[in-house]
Amino acid sequence: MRIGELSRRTGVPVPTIKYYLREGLLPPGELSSPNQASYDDRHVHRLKLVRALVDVGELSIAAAKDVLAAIDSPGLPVHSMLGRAQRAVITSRAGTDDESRESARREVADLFDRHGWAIKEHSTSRQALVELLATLRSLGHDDFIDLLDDYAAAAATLATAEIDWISQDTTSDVMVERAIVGTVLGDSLMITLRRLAQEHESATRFLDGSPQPDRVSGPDGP
Amino acid sequence: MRIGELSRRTGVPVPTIKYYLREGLLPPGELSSPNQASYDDRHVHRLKLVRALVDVGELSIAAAKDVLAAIDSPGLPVHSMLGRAQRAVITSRAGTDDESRESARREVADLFDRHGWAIKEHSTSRQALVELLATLRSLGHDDFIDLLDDYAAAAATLATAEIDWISQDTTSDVMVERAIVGTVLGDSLMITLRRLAQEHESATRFLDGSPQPDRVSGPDGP
DNA sequence: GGGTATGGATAGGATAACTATCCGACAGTG
DNA sequence: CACTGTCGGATAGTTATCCTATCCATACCC
Repeated sequence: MRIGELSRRTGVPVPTIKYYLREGLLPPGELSSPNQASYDDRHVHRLKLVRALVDVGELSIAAAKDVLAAIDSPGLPVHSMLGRAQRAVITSRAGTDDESRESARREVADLFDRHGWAIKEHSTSRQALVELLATLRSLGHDDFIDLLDDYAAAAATLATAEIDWISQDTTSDVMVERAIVGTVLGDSLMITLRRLAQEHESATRFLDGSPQPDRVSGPDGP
Repeated sequence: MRIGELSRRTGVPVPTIKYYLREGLLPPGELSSPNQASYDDRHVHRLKLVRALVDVGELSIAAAKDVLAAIDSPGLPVHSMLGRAQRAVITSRAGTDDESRESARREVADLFDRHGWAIKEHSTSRQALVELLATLRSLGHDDFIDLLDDYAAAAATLATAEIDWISQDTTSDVMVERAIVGTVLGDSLMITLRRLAQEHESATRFLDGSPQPDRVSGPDGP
């Protein structure tokens, strides 16, 4: 198929496909003549994947390119794959002062001890967590940290289930794509469900027993 | 204090503070003369909050402005507050075709039944979830949906804990800020922990038993 | 063989989030 | 009270990201 049909089958405009080709998100089609290329079903799937990562997973084009590059390197072990997918998603930041960060660092270490997590000190996610706790503290919401163990326990359960899922199919290609999809879209899924659960819980808690004033709206009101 | 000290105390550059003032994220200081304003601790806190929402919570300036506006409207009930915080975070999208979306819609309805969630059909998050499942399906990863109940159960637990936390302090102002901080930073927290749990789980699963080839790296390797 | 589509290159546009510059007005120092 | 540095407010410029638009020589299709 040529670029027009690729566009029709995926809903992605032709100029955008060209852009993705330029950026290396999408491998070039097979050239039948110097200026005539043909694409196949793999391109269709890849393009859908790109849109999923970018639209649903909210990756930047550059980050998407990174993870996709991992898909293309054959035989990469799943653990490093996961890592690569993770690094693509993480946007590092640092904004708090050293004092609050120091105590946050200890809290994180304790948390990992309690849950038996062996995470390297320089892990990007670990630093992100430290920064997050320091931020909460500097805002005066240190007690949110009481919920930390609940969050961590939930995260552990999900991680186990997800890695089970990744391991279900032992084909390397499939595992790699699952690792990516699971990491990236799994984030979105978790967030969306958390929001829905909040919506339900807050409705039953704050609305059911005690009806609210007139023009009050719930999570999706005006 | 004047703008320079505000900047020093928060680490935010003066021009950026001016920008936030222009955009209405930060209320103007009190004018002592036509061109001399003074700021106080409330400005310091607000500015920290802005940076937390923008840097850690990854809200856009416009979205941050929205949630902050909610903080400023007095006496807003918590349920609507939560909703407002949520809408600021959600970036709506639509990309899948109608057929896969239709079956996704049913799956979502079933899920909500199983968990006893009463969520309105037009809820933004609900639509986001439908879109997400449809995307997974179109990528050929429908079986990821088997994990849905685990995710939902985890989300429910967390939502309960979080709304308990919000309700701990009955001062309206505090509840409102907690709803926002909990929603926005809670997202980041959950994602970060999920990643850490994955890192741990994948390390114990894929590395411990079977050492990998030489130059292989974990989630934070080169 | 003539209109339409294609591939590849290059340029242009939209938006977001700052950042820089200016200028006239203070403010603190001595 | 002069002087040096900072301030508030306005306006313009910058950078990055993610596309769109336009060209043009070729190729496909009827």
